[in-house]
Amino acid sequence: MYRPAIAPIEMPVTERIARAGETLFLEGDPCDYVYELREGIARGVNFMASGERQISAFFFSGDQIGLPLGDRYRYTAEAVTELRYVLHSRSGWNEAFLRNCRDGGQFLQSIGAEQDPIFRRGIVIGRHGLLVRICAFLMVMIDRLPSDGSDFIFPLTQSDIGAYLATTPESVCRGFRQLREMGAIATPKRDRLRILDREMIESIASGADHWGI
Amino acid sequence: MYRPAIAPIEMPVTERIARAGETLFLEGDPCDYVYELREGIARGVNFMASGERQISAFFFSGDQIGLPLGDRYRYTAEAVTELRYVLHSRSGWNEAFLRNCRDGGQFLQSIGAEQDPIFRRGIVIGRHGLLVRICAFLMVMIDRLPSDGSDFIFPLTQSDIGAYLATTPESVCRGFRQLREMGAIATPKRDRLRILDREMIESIASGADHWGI
DNA sequence: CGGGGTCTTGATTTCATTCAAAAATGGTGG
DNA sequence: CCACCATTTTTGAATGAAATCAAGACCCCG
Repeated sequence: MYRPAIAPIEMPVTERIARAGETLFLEGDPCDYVYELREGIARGVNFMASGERQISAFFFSGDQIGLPLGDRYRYTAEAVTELRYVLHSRSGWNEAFLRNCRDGGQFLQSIGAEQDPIFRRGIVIGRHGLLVRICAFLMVMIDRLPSDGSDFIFPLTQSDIGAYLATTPESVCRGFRQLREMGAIATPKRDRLRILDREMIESIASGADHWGI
Repeated sequence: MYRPAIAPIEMPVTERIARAGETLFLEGDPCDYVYELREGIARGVNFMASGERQISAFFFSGDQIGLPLGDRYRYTAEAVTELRYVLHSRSGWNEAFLRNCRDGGQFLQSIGAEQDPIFRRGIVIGRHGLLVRICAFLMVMIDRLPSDGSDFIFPLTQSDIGAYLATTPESVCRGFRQLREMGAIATPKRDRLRILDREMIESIASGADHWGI
């Protein structure tokens, strides 16, 4: 489990805002800037030649995305919710990274923090069975989602969840319904998620055939 | 597209050998060593609690795997074929990395080289349709596979391919048969692969409905 | 109070999985 | 070189799960 941005980068920066749906950067563009998310949720999107759309990761407050591991961005980044973020120029980020390297031993963690959700999504969609995938997805999300008292703030459309899970919105809907009927979750509002039985979700995600006991 | 190990790390090292099937390191173990592959193919494996097995990436000669982006390995690494490799201690690797950072601007590429195949696998298995996934897989592999004149050396079992593609060995077999019947590939021996019609494979991988034209 | 997008639901179809068994392959030792 | 073994590949038939197609309900926005 990776924690976001263990080593915050100190620079003179101005905070920016992106509206829901806005694009931060495009897959294939040169990595000129690193985006440090301060508030909100972003998605990494990849478009196939056929028009299929995949979401390769969701990113949260504290994450740094668009790190120059290659010279081009590997995904398009879009705001899911309104987003507060700051830009770091590639050269500025490199310098800060180097400074940071010399000081602590933790200097690679911020890279792991971007790569980890991508890795985990690969594992999630490699699982067999719709419910398993949905529950594995929930387990990945709920320790990053902001919470509103008893509920998580869950502003993802079922289309986005489908694009993340490599399934259809209809199937996502049916999966959520089943979890609701099993008493595992509740969705009091469209953008709220309440976890009623975390153990059941974990158990399903772990692939157990019989839930309970 | 990432090239492996743009910045080879110079250190006093002794080359080691792993036999096919041997384990290099285990998921969850502390990242004490970086493994630099000199020859052969390795696989990154993840086991689910239920016993499912996923292959999250294949790695090739020139790749550095097990980089300390976190403090634990995220996958188990196993030799697919006999493997020549060298070990770098974490601290030694860190030092070399830092030295390397100061010199060139390319210093993050070796990290990208490990992350990229993982990322690409996520995209591949997010595609819809067996043939599409198989062809996307082939496109990812064939620019890393060693070649033997006209054929690629392709020592992967269909079980491994299935574990990579999140499908079954039987389905992999049927997919390959179909590609053979379409004249896209040939498999003269168990561990050889000949690409007869690369464009057809690309076209299928791109998601085109009608192949040809 | 519309109206567009999202969510929900049902009926049907399609595709991959499963199960089972035979054939092929590669390796081993006699 | 050949017989034998273990493993992998191949194939078929039946099953099952999710996609698709098509409508209707709901929600939030202006």
